[in-house]
Amino acid sequence: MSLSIATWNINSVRFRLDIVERFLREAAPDVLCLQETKVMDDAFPHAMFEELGYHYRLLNGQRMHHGVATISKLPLVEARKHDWQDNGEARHIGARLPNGLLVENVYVPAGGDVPDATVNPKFGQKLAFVERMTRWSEGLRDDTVIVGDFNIAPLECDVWSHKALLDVVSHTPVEVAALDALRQSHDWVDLGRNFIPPPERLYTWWSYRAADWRTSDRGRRLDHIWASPAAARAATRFQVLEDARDWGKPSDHVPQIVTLDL
DNA sequence: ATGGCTGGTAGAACCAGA
Repeated sequence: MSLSIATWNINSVRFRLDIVERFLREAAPDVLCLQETKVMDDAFPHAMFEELGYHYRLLNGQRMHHGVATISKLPLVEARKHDWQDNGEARHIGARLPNGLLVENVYVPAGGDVPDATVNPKFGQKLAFVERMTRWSEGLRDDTVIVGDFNIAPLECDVWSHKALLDVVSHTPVEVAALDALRQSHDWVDLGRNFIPPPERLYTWWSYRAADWRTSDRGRRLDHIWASPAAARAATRFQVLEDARDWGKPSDHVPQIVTLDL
């Protein structure tokens, strides 16, 4: 059985509902994990998903910011929400598919501007969030795919300039070390880098501020698809849809899709 | 030349993203 799972930081699912529909019609993943939905659960735009056959939807939204949603053609059971900052922010939803696979959808905090927790508490909160995820991940016994906007670009070839970004939140050594500890905690396999190994450039986000994102290409790989070792061995295809950065009024992130033969 | 932009919300000389 072939199963495809996509992840996309959409930066408001209501504002960009037309390009979400385009993506679902063209790529037709079985499961779509969205981050930054920016909508309360009672205002979620269900109709389009329902029309396209995505009858199973798990929401963890909040007012104004953040918010995640997992949307599926297949039933989703055992929904759970973790709040790794313990501050009420909506940054995770997980569920199990009928074949037993867990799908965890995560939106790691951005971490503010200054990479110093003593002057920027958001940076410390980001590191604490990843550390608490690591404790959770150490105890996972299930076969799992974990996807989302991790807001950390770990490798030199995950950013347009390693040297220029060493002091920029998302690529600092302390964040990269925290993400590596998380990866090791469950022997997670970084599927993006399994399919597109270093030193090849691989980005999933380009700033809105560039005059021409494609020409300047100052991207970062902030979004990730990781899998437990057994699930990773079932992965047959991995795609980053860079072209979606130009769709309509685009998100600053682009979708990724993995296909598993289970 | 990492902010030059963006959406949500209020009605901002804002907040947050990254």
